[in-house]
Amino acid sequence: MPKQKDRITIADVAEKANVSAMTVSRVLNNKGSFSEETRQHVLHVMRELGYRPNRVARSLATAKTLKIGVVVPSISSAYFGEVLEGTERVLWECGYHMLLCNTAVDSRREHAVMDLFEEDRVDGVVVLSSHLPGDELSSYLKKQRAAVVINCDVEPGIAGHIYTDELKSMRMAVKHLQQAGCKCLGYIGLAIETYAGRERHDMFIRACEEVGLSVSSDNIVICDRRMGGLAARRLFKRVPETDGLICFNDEIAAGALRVCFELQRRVPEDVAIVGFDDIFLAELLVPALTTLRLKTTKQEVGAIAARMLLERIEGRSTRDEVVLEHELVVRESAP
Amino acid sequence: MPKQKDRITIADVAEKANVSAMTVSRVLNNKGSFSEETRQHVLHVMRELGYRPNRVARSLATAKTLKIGVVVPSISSAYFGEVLEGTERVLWECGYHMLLCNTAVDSRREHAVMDLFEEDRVDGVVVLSSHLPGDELSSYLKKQRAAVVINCDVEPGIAGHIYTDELKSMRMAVKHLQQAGCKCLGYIGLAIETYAGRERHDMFIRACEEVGLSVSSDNIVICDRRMGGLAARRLFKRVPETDGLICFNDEIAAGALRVCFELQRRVPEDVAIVGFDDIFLAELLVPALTTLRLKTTKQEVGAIAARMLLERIEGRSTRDEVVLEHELVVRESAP
DNA sequence: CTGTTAGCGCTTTCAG
DNA sequence: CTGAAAGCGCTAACAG
Repeated sequence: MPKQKDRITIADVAEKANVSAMTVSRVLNNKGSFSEETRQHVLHVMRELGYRPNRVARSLATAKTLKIGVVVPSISSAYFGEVLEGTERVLWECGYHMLLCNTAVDSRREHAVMDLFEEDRVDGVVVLSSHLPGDELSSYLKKQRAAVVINCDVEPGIAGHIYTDELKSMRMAVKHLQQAGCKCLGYIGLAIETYAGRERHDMFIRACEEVGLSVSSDNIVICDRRMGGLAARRLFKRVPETDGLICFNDEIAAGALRVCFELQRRVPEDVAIVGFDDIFLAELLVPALTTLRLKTTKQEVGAIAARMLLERIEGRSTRDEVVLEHELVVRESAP
Repeated sequence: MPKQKDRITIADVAEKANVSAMTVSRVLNNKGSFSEETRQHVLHVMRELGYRPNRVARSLATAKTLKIGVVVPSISSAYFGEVLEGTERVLWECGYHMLLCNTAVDSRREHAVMDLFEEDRVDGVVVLSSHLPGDELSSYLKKQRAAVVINCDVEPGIAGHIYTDELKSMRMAVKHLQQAGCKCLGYIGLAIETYAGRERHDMFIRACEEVGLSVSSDNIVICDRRMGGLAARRLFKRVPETDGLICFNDEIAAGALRVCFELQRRVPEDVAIVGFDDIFLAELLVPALTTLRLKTTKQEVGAIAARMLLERIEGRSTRDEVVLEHELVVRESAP
């Protein structure tokens, strides 16, 4: 391995500027006191030498890394991608960097990531839609200086907690479809190891029962994130009379929409479809997708998570919990 | 700020295990020699104490951080999201972590990111679709131990270089539309500060001229990444006879598709549309989108970048350049 | 096979 | 306002 490119150190700057390392450090951090004259001089020498402080050394000395670990099941999901952008922006503005790990929906990988974040001495972690059971996730979070989770099961009090009220959302979807005249609803879900996966599944059943629509396991099919189309086919085969479909997210809904087109089931006349998330492409589909959208933008959700985390790191945490609500965006697929 | 959670150090383990710190270090890294007996004992004590090595300290001592800086214009883009997943996976498998920064298409931010990566002493950087001029980007990359860029302008020899042959791709698109009977082509592009943005723009003009289709600035419109629909409207207003449309990417194409629906221009009968990237949703659109897809999957592109970078870090770089080719995926929007 | 010494580059603390 | 000394937790290099 090639030698690390030799970099200028504080000592180099100190020598050339004829001051002590401490003076350089003080100027660098604008902390402590020094004359304006030395300040100018030191800054000048720094620029001249092209000095870049070594954050690794600083981290070791201060026990702060200014790094935040972020775990996500899938970077390429339209939903997570937006949330991550919001998180990254706020962290950046506050001088923090994001160490991003993709679990690829693999809980062993998630275990390993949580361990590594400990070794990296990150100042805090943000976890999106964990696939770990609540107690296991919690035991990792306890070891961190600060943590915020979005749509995860965790023991109370150990992390900032942002989550969606899935019962309320699902009721909106089910009632909307019922009012549109649907008699037989179907649900296409994702793996149920996550909070949202489990909640949407369970709340679909509950919401249907509440309004007197009969459901059984026949009306429900679980699929991988890009297999919405196949799942819809299976569902229509099993329950041909399905006339309303709720999908875990808009990607799955898009697959279902396409399959309806292929099977010549008209949307919304024969089947009405509702998705979740209102991803960018949802309104561009034909028919445009009716969907449950968070009242807070996805980017803002990520930003809130970042702010909560930074508050917790600095010990001035105000809120411990933020409940997110969906609103129904009525478009052509389920008017 | 709350005190750093007190963590076990190698010294603690050494003391409890009645050996020197070096012995613990050797066992930890499985490097150097030690008896099986001490190994067992040390490992046992480590587990007992819940010891986690401090990577910050290790980085300072070894001058290796096992961190890679990755810069991307927009995490939430369907294309970049997939590439990033590939990069992250390979880095992870090789023991590296990804420090991810989103420039939000802001070149000042990109400057700042490149500076910060230097201070973080990352072992290498991957840059996706930089918005910086070639010479500026190059001067940053020179300071890094290793670098790989995807679709960026850089001076030769200073970074691994992965890029697409845009002339070839654009020729395929233009010829395909011409053969389908289109007489008046339009192009909807993205900001031209990036390699692909500029190339697709220029090569569209060139490819049209080659096959004898007349183009002028009227046939071309530039827009923001989520404004494809608006751009299409403007184009149709300006050049109503447009009967073939090439879009910088599939998100833009989806917007154009939707606008055609709203304007009652039939696709492909009245207007044929071709996109780029073959994002997951492209084939789910109605009509399904004809698009230029990389022969290498997006995830694999990211993985190749990661592998190239690791090779360069370890000084055994084989390839300096990888040229990516598109293939035309013919679907309903331009059969 | 194991221990000792001396840093890595910075900051904290205490003196002046 | 400035400097000297010590140490963050680990490992390279040398001894034994």
